[in-house]
Amino acid sequence: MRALYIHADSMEFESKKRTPVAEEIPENAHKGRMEEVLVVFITVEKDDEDKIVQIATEASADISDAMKKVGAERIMLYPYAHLSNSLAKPKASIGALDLIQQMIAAKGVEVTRAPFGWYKSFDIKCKGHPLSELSRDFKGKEIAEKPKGEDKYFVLEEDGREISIADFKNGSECMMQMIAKEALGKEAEAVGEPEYLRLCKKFGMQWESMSDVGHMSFSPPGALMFDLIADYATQIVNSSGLNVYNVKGTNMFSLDEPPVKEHADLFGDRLYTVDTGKKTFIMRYAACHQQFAMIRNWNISYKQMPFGAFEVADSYRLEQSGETMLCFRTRRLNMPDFHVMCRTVPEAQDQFELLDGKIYDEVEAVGRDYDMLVNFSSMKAYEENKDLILNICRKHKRPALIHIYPEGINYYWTVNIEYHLLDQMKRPREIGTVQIDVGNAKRFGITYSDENGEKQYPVILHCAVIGSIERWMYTLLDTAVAVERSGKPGYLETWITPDQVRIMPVSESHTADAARIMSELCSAGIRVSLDDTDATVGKKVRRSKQDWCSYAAVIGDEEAKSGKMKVFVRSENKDVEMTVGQLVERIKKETEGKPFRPLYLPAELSKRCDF
RNA sequence: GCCACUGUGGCUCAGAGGUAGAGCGACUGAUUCGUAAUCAGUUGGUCGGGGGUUCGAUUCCCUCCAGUGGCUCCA
Repeated sequence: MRALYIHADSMEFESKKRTPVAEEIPENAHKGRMEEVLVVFITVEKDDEDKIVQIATEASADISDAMKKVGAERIMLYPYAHLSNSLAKPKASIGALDLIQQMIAAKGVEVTRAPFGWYKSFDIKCKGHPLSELSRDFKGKEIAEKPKGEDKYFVLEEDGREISIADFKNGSECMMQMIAKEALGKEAEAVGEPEYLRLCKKFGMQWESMSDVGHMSFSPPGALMFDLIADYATQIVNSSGLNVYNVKGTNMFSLDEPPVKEHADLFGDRLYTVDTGKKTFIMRYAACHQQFAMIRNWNISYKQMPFGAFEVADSYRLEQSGETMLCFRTRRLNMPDFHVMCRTVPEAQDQFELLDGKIYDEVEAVGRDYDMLVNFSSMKAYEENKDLILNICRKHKRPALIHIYPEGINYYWTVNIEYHLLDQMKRPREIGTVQIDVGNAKRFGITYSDENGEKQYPVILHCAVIGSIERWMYTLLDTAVAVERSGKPGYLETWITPDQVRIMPVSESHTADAARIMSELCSAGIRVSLDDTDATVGKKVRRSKQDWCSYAAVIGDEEAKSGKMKVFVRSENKDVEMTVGQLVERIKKETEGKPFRPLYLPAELSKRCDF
């Protein structure tokens, strides 16, 4: 519902002519006049229809509040269709207006309402002080659906025992924190400003202040790292052994499409919408819509299954403003979203286990570890998938925290695992996830032909092996913070470090040598930067360390003569003597199998803007 | 969205009811240098936005915005 408040010396109206939606009113209600009045122009919108009471409550409270604030003495509600292009049905609108009037009157405030659905003339004298004109947009808090039962939490041990939360002791720190937070609702201890934010700044990842809350922008080093992670995410999936269909989609889908609308209703109230005036679109919150919209038109045989579809999808979730967290919770995120079409539930369970393995492989490869929060949409789903989860627990030699949702709510998934790591603030953070979806194939009309030529709905796995690009960045930065805390200089793996090698000529006379070495490294597919500023060697070294270059070498007479360089190796925090060839070999070896992209900014530091 | 704290040049921060201060950066000049800051000069700020109190507000009050933490939430 939209509203425009005007604090007026006087307001006078007269209804002239009926519109098709005019309400019947007594003769004496056609004219009205008030003085020292807060006039409230109101448009009730389509979205308000199913939450009239909440909207009216919210609006009447705000209107009364505004009246007090500006010092008005009475209120006039004035139906006004022109504040929105998505109008509620007349009946609903009149209902809302009447309700607001009653609620305000109940507070002992003088309030009138102009007739609805009439062409009216009016004469208003606005006071013109700063608060005399205000606009409002009331959304109406959704009334939370009363769960029919309780959330159940317990720990499932590898041997199949179910341990109550109270009796579970000696779990990993991550597990205990997860239990405290998820199951017991304990408040986390306050921490100061997290250290990874310093690294975000260093590599040029920040909130974009000219956009909405929760949108990030990436300066060249950050943009490079971002793209490398996206490349990597693509690579993981495409080397999973499954047949993968890489696709690209759009990010908005029409609510006029029943599957989109249905899926959106299940997702809840965090939808970002775009209104073009003609249609309302939801911004996708994952790659599901696009991939399902595409796959429903595919002719699929059981012989081609299972197979996966993949996209690094820009996704949108309207998180509350206070919930956003740089690189972790954003309103725009980039999800390497993988869906696997399976013939049957058992096949889906097999694939589920394989993906679970991938998820653990990746986190272990960066030296970190997950604990599992396993959600089930019902007790039945738990019973059907308990063996699957037990296998997974045994494989990882750890228990899992089980969460069973209240019965009777329609979820499209039956089981999902959230993989949490414990970050440097001692908070469990969900990174990877995998889930079994038994609802969307039917909803979107995705089918395959089975052995008998009959159409069947596939079971769909949803999986984000490394979470989102942003969250994986978070994981890498958090890991670097852990290294710093151990007393060593923080570093990133070479493949993702923006400046893999920094060459620092001692003076201008060494420019030619530096250029030769640079081109040798460049042609080997290594990112090299050159500190060609006229700073002193000390200054250049300092800068290379601040930039977290994986390798940094000073080039002077000695190097030119001997052909050997003393290279500072950041990950070891010491100088190592080597030739250019040995440096190339070393870097090639440690970046083997990882994506590569060239520098996103000039190699010469003298040409780099300060950003 | 709620509660608390914070918001001063590009960056890090100091300051105080009387019209802003340092270091770094940038720019200019000198220096051509051997492993975490070469020297000198110059530039640069509506003290987050709006309103109020006051002779006077960046400083006090209100409000809005943004950031951080916690809560709620996170299909």
